[in-house]
Amino acid sequence: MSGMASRTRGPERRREPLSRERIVAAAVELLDTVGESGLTFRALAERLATGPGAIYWHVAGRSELLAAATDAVLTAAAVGDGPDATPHETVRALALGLFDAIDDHPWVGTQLVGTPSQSPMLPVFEQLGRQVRALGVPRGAWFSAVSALWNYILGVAGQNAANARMPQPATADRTAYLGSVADDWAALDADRYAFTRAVAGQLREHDDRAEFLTGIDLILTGITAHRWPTG
Amino acid sequence: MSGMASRTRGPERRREPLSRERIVAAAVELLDTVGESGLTFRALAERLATGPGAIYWHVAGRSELLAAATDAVLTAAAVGDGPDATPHETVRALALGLFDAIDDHPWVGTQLVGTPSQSPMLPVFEQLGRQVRALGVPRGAWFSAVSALWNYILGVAGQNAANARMPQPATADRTAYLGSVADDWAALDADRYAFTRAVAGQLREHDDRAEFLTGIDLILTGITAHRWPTG
DNA sequence: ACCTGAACACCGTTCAAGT
DNA sequence: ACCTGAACACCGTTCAAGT
Repeated sequence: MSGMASRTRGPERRREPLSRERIVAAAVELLDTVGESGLTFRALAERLATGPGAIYWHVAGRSELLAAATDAVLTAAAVGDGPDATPHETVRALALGLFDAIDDHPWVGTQLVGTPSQSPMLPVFEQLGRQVRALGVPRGAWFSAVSALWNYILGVAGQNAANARMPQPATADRTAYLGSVADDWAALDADRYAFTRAVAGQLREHDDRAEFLTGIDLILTGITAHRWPTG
Repeated sequence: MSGMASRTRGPERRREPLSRERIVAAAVELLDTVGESGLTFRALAERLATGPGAIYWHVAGRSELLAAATDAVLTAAAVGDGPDATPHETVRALALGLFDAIDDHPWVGTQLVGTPSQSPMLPVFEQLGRQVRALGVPRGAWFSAVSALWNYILGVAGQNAANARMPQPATADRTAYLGSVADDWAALDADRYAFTRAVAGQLREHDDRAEFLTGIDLILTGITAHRWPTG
């Protein structure tokens, strides 16, 4: 009873011992609130009520910390594939799970495009691949087909991360921001930028998430319709 | 006469005056040789035989410098569209031009995915868009269709940049590196990673450039085959 | 107008010293 | 074993002072 009480004593100042878990959690919080450039060993140390050196006992350095934070977010966002779902539906669910995770934690996008050995992404790659296989793509084209989905997803991730890195005042009101870019487009030279001008309205009204899904559908259509070399 | 002589005295130590152009050229050289983290105002100043402060007279700061360097490379790589080319061929040429530019200057990839207001990329966007239009995509779907191509291209750019950022010793021999990753894949759990294992051989033998083009073809196939909502 | 280079306010990382 | 925090070797950027 007193044991339980001491374990749940509430928001006391008594510091819990440092641990990799606590450090990573604090890092994620910092990344979410102040962005990638705000993740500083000094800021992190302050938040954990310790010195910067202490962190190095549990984590090798800044890049390992970023990787661990990414891993934590992606693990939490892991998608289970419904048993009765079509390959198409499963790919959509998978891609949407990633999209939403990156929407909540834009720095993950930067991390994903910046990490070539995508260890935390390997399960995603596997799942995407299985759906490609289920779509009837010839074996010799499996790698190409997943790569297309893969690169598209990472491309969107990177763009989202870039948007989130922009100065806050400019992007605080997303629709206002899109509107101003659309205005810029609409003001371009009528001959040299005829297409961009014509599409300014669609930029203004587009929904990132829906657009992302349309791209997925498009690539899936391409994967099934493409005349793959028999292999 | 003495004036001319003094202007063309040859490779003397006499320093040319600083200029935005010279600074950007030196920055590109530095980025190509020592990578993005090697672009330092001190290193740049040394190369230009001046102090770090001098650079700020011509350039607002580091990020403007990176943008200017990217702009310089992309302008040099600008592709003219052949007059008799099909939309499909033009998209391929455009995408390939970008791919090769990023292959030569991987830091450009980082820069492109990191810059949302893609001013130096606007002409590329316009060209891609015109081809989409020429493919007969309904007007209401123009934006979605270019976006898919766009995000795919930027995704590949980001991946290439990430690969180039990896520690040199590991990636000096590209085929050896791919081989080792393929070995890792082949050693994965047979049940949970059946697809990834099956595709390890294709990873080992794949050609980045060809793979990239396959993805472009795939998306173009999707764009033409997709059942766009009429609009 | 343009350049110089010391100085400022930061970083990530290390390490002797503590407990 | 784990933590502390000063110190080191860097950064980008500023700015008084020079020419």
